[in-house]
Amino acid sequence: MAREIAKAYDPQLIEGKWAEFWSKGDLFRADPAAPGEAFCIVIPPPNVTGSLHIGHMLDHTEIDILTRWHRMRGFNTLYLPGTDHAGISTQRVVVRQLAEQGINYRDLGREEFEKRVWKWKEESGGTIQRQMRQIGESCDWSREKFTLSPELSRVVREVFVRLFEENLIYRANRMMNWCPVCLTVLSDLEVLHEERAGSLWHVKYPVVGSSEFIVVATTRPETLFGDTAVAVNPEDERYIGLIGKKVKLPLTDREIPIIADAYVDKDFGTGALKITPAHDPNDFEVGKRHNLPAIDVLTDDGRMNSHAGAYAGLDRFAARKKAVADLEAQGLLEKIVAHTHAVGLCERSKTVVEPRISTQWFCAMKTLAEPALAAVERGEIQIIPENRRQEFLFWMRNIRDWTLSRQLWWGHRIPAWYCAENGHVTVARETPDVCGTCGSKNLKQDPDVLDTWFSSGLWPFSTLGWPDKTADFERYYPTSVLITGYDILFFWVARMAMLGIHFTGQVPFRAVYLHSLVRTGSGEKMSKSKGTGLDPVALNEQYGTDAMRFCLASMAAPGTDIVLSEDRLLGARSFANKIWNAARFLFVNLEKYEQTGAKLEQLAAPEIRAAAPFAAAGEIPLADKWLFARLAETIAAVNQAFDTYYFHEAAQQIYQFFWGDFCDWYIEWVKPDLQSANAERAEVAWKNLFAAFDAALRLLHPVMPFLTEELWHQLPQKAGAKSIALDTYPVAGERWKNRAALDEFAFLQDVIKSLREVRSQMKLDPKKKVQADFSSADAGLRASLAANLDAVLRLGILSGLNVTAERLEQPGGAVRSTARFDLRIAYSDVVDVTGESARIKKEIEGLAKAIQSKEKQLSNEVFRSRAPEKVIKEMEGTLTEQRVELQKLNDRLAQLGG
RNA sequence: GGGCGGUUAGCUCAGUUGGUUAGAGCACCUGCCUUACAAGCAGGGGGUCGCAGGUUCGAGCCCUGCACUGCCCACCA
Repeated sequence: MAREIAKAYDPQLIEGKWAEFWSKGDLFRADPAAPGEAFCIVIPPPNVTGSLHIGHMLDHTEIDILTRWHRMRGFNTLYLPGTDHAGISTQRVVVRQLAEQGINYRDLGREEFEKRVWKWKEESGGTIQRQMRQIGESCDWSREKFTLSPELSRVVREVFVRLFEENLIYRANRMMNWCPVCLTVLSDLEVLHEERAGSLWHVKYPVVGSSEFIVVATTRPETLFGDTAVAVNPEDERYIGLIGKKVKLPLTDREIPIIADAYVDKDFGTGALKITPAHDPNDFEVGKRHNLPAIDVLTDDGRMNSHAGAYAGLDRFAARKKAVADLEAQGLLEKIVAHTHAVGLCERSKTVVEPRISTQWFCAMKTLAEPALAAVERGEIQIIPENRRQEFLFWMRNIRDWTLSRQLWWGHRIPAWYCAENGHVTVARETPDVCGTCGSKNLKQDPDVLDTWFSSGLWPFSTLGWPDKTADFERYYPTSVLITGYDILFFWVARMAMLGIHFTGQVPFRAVYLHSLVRTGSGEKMSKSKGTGLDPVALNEQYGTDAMRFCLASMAAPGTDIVLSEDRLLGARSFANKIWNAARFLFVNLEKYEQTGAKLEQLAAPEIRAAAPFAAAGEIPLADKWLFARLAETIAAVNQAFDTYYFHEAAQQIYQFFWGDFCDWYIEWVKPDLQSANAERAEVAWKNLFAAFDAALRLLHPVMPFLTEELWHQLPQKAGAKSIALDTYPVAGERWKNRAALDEFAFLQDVIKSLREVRSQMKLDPKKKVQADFSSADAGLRASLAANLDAVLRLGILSGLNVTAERLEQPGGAVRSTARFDLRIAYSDVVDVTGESARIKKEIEGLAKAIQSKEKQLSNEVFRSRAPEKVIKEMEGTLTEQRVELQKLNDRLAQLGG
């Protein structure tokens, strides 16, 4: 095997290489016949607006991390990537593109329009999938093609018809939210509310047959053309005499009645309310009670229609200005009061939505919600984190009926047909020949399509072949986990839960992990349409995908949102670079070692790595014992972290191990051994080093797939081994665990750090080796130091170390003491008595405080009786040590004359 | 108007059942281009954990109130 390890870490090069490899697609393609535990994951797809969105980068990073982790631990994982909800986005893009060419999409005709949308979907879908591979996404996308396929349409119709037959789907005339840009109704969930500063216009309506006026307050004066009454509270004494009279509607010739309705709040505005049943939900209700006509004054695209007389054709906001001006000119505008109120905005277009009356299809939700609610309450569906669970429960308990129909041209057509003669409705799985009621052959299908979330809500079982009993369905349903952002908890997660349980009798997934959203610095949700998004592809190119993934993972603490920062990305990139350079060290040094006739195969073959750690002269070197013990600790912590979706904790653990332990201590420690004249020692050092490095790569692989893949291929692997992703995850075996080695190594680190600290404080020339004395009553420590003298001398930059049990005489030099040992660097130039005294005083201060608080607690009988034994014992142990340290510090201070 | 979260070092954030002197990265200061790595190495300074009470032997963590901030939900003109 030709070893090639570039001089510098280059993410572009590595990522390009392996993205292509993974795109061949056989790494994670689930095979139901394969051994291993089934583990099924559902994720949302990238937004089909042309490129990858940062939010999806997070979705896919987390899911890809888990998938690789599962796969390496022997689970047979199946992704179900994608939902159907990209439909509206797709349509919106095409509508916009057409508009730029001056074409109204509705003029194209339905068929032509659908063709264009399909074309775009295929093009952008390809782009997205290519981008997903570039970011390390390794899943099988074949099921994503299911979106809007005839197979899915079949399932959608099946579900619709069944719900209709169960009387859960119905058609009704209601006040709806209408988006004048998207030209469709919206469900309540698709309307965002935003506080806006507006005005409350007080308009004088002349009372017919008198010179009086009744003043109404309104935020939307342009709707007065649709007024069919003025309402007052029946108990409002100001207006009691006016009830039943008529007013002349300004700007028109119409006269409308003054009615009494308890809905009117006497204390708001003027206490008189204009009633516009066609354009306000409350007015609609009032109108029904009083049999008032509803006059729609708007066109579909938000302009005034013929009911607005001279205003016809004006945009609604222009009409508002004109109405105000005209009223003012006629002396009918009493005053204008500043008023902030919530306006409803279309989630997609951000246009102010208009309440309008129309006939739509609805789904009754109570029946569907109850079992889903119960499943979450009983824990059959686990929602993480906990506060999202509460949100889910609250929403489900207060659920409202779901508006299913949309006046769009893209999506699954509603399987309902109307006969021309009587308007009978026929709902059917297949296109019917005759009306189910009157037998008419003159049928027309409902032009509307279903909310995309309707088909998305079927995803976990529709993709597995339902309603047929397929092998996939048997094996993978219910799925194991759904990972997505909490912003679609209600849109998607709740609907999947309800529909899944209703149609399969089982929960669609056992766990839902809701991750944070990536926000901008100012707290906004990152969004392409708002222009606040970061482009993950560009960031990947800039910092490297591995760095990006590591950064996202390390920031993905559950419960709080993520603000991506340049600092963190740079830190992650540095980490990638660090790993690369550690690998470079191994291979560059190996070349030297190979001159002795050694072969990589004999040092790092898989079966050799599996048998590590090795012993030299009958004993495993301390540093090696320590490293494998640390590795075992880290593996356990990382597994635990992934298991509970603590991605940030896993990232942190790996970072600490790789950089702090492996690079800073272990490699530095064993450097001389690697070229040792002692052949056995050198060989063992190499074997252990490669074994540890290999395990560390596998440990890291889920988070940084490209880098680890590249480096893994530099090591000897079994014949035919394709990818590190198909290797095993390291196991924290008993052989590696070693408490004693951890403690002993920590002691040596303590000594070395003390030496370095003293040197630094004394401002010694870094190359100047000095003599030091070590004193401890503990024979074990002295023995350990003697056994590891070479490393301590080298890393502490000493010319010699005198180890003794005697108490140190304290003439010159600098001293560092712990409870267990004293260290002195003999160096005549130490003169900074003031500085040294100050440092010691400060340390004494801190230590005294700590001792005091412990003494106080330990002398408290209540504490002794109530605190756990372990806490007391540990505290006593530390107290003893700290007292010794304090004594030593005081002695030292006295000696310095402080 | 309801609900949820945040407030910890100069900055960005960890801190998982309350338990010894609260951590990381970046930034900063000091010294080093020590042939894996200056995207680095060694050392260092820096926080009364938003404010005020309370519970507890013990609180960054639990309770109450307040302030600031963000998000979600909500048909009051």
